[in-house]
Amino acid sequence: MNTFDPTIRSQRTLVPVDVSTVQDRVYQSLRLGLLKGEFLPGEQVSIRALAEVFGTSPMPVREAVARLIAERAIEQSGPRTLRVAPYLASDHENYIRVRMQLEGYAAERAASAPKNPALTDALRRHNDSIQEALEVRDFDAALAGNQAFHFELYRAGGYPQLLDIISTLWLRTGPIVASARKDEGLFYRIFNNGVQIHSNAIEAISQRDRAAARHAINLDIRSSHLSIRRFYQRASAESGH
Amino acid sequence: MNTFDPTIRSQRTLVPVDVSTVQDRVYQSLRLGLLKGEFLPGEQVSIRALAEVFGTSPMPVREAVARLIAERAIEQSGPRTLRVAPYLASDHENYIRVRMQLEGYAAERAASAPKNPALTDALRRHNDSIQEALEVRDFDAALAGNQAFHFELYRAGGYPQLLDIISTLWLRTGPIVASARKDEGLFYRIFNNGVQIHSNAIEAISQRDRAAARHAINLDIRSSHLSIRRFYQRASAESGH
DNA sequence: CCTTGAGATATGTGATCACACATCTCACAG
DNA sequence: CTGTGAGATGTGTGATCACATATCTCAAGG
Repeated sequence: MNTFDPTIRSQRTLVPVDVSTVQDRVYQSLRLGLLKGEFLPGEQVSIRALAEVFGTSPMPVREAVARLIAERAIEQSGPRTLRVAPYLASDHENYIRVRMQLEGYAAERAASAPKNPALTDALRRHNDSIQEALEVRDFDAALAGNQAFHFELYRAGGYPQLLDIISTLWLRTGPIVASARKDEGLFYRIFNNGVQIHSNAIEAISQRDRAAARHAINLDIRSSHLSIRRFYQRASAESGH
Repeated sequence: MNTFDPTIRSQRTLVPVDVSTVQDRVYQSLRLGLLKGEFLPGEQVSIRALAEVFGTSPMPVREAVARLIAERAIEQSGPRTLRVAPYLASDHENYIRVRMQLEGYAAERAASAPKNPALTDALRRHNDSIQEALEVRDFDAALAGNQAFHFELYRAGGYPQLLDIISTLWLRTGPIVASARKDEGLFYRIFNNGVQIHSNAIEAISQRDRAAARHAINLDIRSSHLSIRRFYQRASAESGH
């Protein structure tokens, strides 16, 4: 019997093999870790240590880190030292301004597209998941839900290139937002407030109101930014005495 | 005599040594080459070949290329092949839209800043250099002058983070714009038109007219984009028969 | 108890080697 | 003249080693 007989090919369960490289998988893993807040702003990272965690040689990690350096998610803080981008008040404020421009624009685009019930349903689902996560104090899930909501929205309105740029901005501000988990009350208020604002955004999109959509997203970004800035001001004041 | 006597320190001519790494210099060199149009869109690149040109081992080039891949200036077109990002009509159109958002915003910011004669002088100087370069058909110089004009403007209005993002967008569209040199007539018209628009932008900034500044920059971006799109349409039509 | 300095440790950087594999070259058979 | 296939060449990828040096440890001296 010829096992390669094409007439029985439908019986096969062969699936495309994974051709991705090790460095790609390391890169994606680090990226996700940064977005999930598994790294603190300013935290020092070591190529060899990461390689051990991933069970690879340092080589693929070096390449992945080189990419993250280009995206300003990791920076060289000294001659031979790497760290996650730290929180710097003025820098972060600037990133927030750029995010408002780009994400507001993406929201506008999503709102001006033809009505899409599947989109608004998905957005509502993501928003509900944030709410539910907050109630059981599952902050990881709340963070993930928030990210899913925003990216669903931007994917709808934006072209891939816009989404791509926004995602690198999230990569830079991700560890900073995630670090607010250290103050559970603050974190709860930020995202509880966000849920309300997201509802407004969904409403604006379902009504194809571009200005309202942009306004809602910008409010979401700015208000969480202000809370986080206060958080860091208080943190630095406490460590100052 | 104590050579470290601080009272004679002013006699020293010591200067900070260059602590940059090889991979940094390779990265900057490749970046500049891409912006100057020394690579064609879609052109295949080889790590080993570049290493030979730079006179280094392949190692630093690998890291530099990894960064450029993260910036989408270089892409992996196959299992073991790298190339400069090629021209794709729809992708390029999307980048142009994002550029209009960001660079228009930066122009607005520059126009709303306090009057700055040094800035308008510098802009005028850059614009004149484009004009002069066009007259002697020095297209490299025209390209450099155009880049200097835009970046001077964005540096004035934008914060470093905004400039940074814009520069990565130029990195992606750079080889495409530069490739228009192959049609000298087209290239001349694009930049001659640009000089006029730049004058309008300078006027808008000196009058602190935000809307006019944004409009001028957006017109500059869009009109050169349309010309380049026609150029590629014609090129693909010619190669098609 | 505090300061200092030498040794140990850990770091990124660069070079070199091994490997799997895609592509190209070119002689040979049809 | 055309198509084919084997060998040669070149590719990115990953691992390993060597090196200079920043940082940390901890004991000796003040």
